[in-house]
Amino acid sequence: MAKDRKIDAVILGLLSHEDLTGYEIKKRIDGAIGFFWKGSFGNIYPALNDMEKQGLVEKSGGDKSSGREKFFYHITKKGSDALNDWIADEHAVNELKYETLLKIYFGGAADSSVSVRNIEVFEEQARQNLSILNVFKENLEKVLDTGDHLHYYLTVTFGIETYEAYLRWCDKAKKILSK
Amino acid sequence: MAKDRKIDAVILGLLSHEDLTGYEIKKRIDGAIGFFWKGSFGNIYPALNDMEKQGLVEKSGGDKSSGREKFFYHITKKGSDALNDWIADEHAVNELKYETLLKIYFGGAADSSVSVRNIEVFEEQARQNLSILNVFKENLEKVLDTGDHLHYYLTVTFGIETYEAYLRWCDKAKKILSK
DNA sequence: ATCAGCATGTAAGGCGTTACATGATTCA
DNA sequence: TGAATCATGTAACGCCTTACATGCTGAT
Repeated sequence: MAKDRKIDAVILGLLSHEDLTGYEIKKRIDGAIGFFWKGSFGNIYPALNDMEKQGLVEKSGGDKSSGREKFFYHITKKGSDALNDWIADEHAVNELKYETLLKIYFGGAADSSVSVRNIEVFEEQARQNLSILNVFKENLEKVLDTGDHLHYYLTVTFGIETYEAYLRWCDKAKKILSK
Repeated sequence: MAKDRKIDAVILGLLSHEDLTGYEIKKRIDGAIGFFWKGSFGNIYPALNDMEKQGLVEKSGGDKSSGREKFFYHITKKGSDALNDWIADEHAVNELKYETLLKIYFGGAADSSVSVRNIEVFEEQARQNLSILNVFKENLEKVLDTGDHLHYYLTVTFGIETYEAYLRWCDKAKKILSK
């Protein structure tokens, strides 16, 4: 795996369950992982290429049976080992970059209605994300005992817990600013 | 301001209160802003240079009175306008990238004690950040009525609310994994 | 003497986003 | 016919991190 390119670990993690195409990997990332990690085609395809050269994944012969030719990737023993090493490594980079908080922090220069508006936009996003995560949660609760669903469930509950905290803060912050 | 370089806005925001050197700007960012934004010298100095060329800030003659020569930056009318435009722009990029959640998500492959350990490391960080923020909060509560302290206070309470949510989640998640 | 803190800046390298290029199939 | 979805990939550009280079002052 490239030193700082965490997309490698994401791909390996997804491939540890099933063979996937680059396109499908993108879809998976946009799903339940989406609220704490992002990926793009310009990111994923080069990573798959590099990792194939390193022997972490194997590329299938092209499947032309429908639509454009597609290639499935399969994780190797070496890839699986690299994935496990990464999971077991305690060091993790957790980064929060919230432009909204920056706008609030420097919002003293403007009218407080501007900050209230910024909070409202943030609140609306949190509300939407929360409702998506609640659907995930309900579906996962039905199958918690099988496969890795328990782990997926934990990340979903993390999201729910934090978005609910955001909404509580939005409420309070708006009240304080409106005084 | 450069299109996607948000450090420009941070610098402008800080300079809107007082003239600062690049070194001091770094210090300010590492302080109360640190938990939702980062900056580095390799980031800040080039930004100051660009912004001077654009007329958003002015560079003072070097002050050699103590230690190495230093340069204070002052925000211009144009810089102040750019800052206000940015604050009033509803569009904001809020990005969360948590490698810990990635490790939890893919943790099904490993023993659950590995996930528990990952959570413990995360928990310890949250606890530390929370205690720092609580100190900020106490200090800010004494001066809430003056200057922009109210806005600083709001970002601090955001941090406290979310780190408390993290800790609650850590507790629950560890219990679920230990079953 | 030496280490920490103050202070400015550059350079290399890595990573990611966005847009672009290409092309097939399905459905309205 | 045109739009949407499936599908792969490249290229340009921008931004950030890290390491490096330099040098003063004050405390131990």
